[in-house]
Amino acid sequence: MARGKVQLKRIENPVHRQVTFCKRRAGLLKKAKELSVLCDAEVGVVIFSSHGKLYELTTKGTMQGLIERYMKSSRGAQPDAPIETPPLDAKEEINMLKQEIEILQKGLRYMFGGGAAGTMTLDELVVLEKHLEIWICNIRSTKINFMCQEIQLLRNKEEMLKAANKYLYDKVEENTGMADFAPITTNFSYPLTIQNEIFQF
Amino acid sequence: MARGKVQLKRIENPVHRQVTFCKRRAGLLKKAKELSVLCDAEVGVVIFSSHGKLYELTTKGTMQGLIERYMKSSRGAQPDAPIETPPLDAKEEINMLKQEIEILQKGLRYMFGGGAAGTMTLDELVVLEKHLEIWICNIRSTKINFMCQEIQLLRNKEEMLKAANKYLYDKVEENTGMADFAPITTNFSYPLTIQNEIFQF
DNA sequence: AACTATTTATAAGA
DNA sequence: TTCTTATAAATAGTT
Repeated sequence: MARGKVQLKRIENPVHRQVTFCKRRAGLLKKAKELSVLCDAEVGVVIFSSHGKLYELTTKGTMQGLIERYMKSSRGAQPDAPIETPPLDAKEEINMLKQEIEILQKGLRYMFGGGAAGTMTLDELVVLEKHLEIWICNIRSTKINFMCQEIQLLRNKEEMLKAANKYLYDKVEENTGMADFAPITTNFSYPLTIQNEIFQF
Repeated sequence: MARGKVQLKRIENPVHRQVTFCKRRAGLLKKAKELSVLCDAEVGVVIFSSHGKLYELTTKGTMQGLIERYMKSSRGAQPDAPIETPPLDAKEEINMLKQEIEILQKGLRYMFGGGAAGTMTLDELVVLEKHLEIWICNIRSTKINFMCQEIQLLRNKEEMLKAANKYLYDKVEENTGMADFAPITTNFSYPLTIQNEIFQF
């Protein structure tokens, strides 16, 4: 809004983006406070930076309270939030689930009993094993998602560090004419630990 | 911000206040959108007017999703309320077991929720996965025992049948002098189905 | 972090 | 409500 009109699209330069984020975040929160005071409104703002850091503001009470008020208010206004509506269409499915739960419960006893008691039949064990395999698959999939997020975070950090490095390098070169070191431009490998974690899947 | 500096306090004239509320509300939401686009942030704004009317904005996904993300993100920051203090010596072990059970319970919810809710942390998932792997190992071990018993049983039967066969053969030969068939003496393969079960381990 | 040149938001008036 | 306009605020680019 000054010294040049701004295009309404993601700022690509990460340093630039970070600076703008700080300024505009402060601006937004200030505006929210002003609106609340001037117009006697209750305002809540939640901001997650691109790196996942949380910034928040509530002008009256706590965020928790605001969320509760929001839930009540929006539930009435909106047609219907599909929160917990178990469709009692198929009794069969319910029975199947109950059976599955029974097997899992048996399995829990089995596990915490150290597999000592031979309370489960072979068929039950086969079913339980299938369940657990699916379960592990799901867990690994979720783990992969976590890892991907972590990797994205690290890559963003790398990008920022490179940009900062380049900036500093240019600064030094321009001020001293000396260039007895080079800015980092090559991609580097990610830490072995993370790679290993990935390869465990 | 124009034609007169504004005092940061509640506007008493209700008409004036309402007009300002409309304008500034629009301004705040616009700013929130801009921040999100320019800086690649996730922003949510909730506004309750003084009359209780709700206005909201989320720049990515739904408010519901944002609230969930907020809960997760802020839960880590908030201190947890200490619940119980049983003065026992083996307290640690009990707590560890409780923690394990909690993770398994969470895991059960996770499984039957189709892994939909991201209610588990990475650490918890890792612990749960370990548990399940051990569990599966135990199940497979028990399955192997079942199989071994089955195999032993079949081998015993085979032996008995062979012996019976031999007995009958001798009987026939001795009584009739006829020997137009021979007793079975070679080992035969076990049914493919059982072998497959074994090779699944 | 500060500094401005500009853009943007908006208070008051119509 | 909406438009206009003078002016206050916010902020992009720079130091």
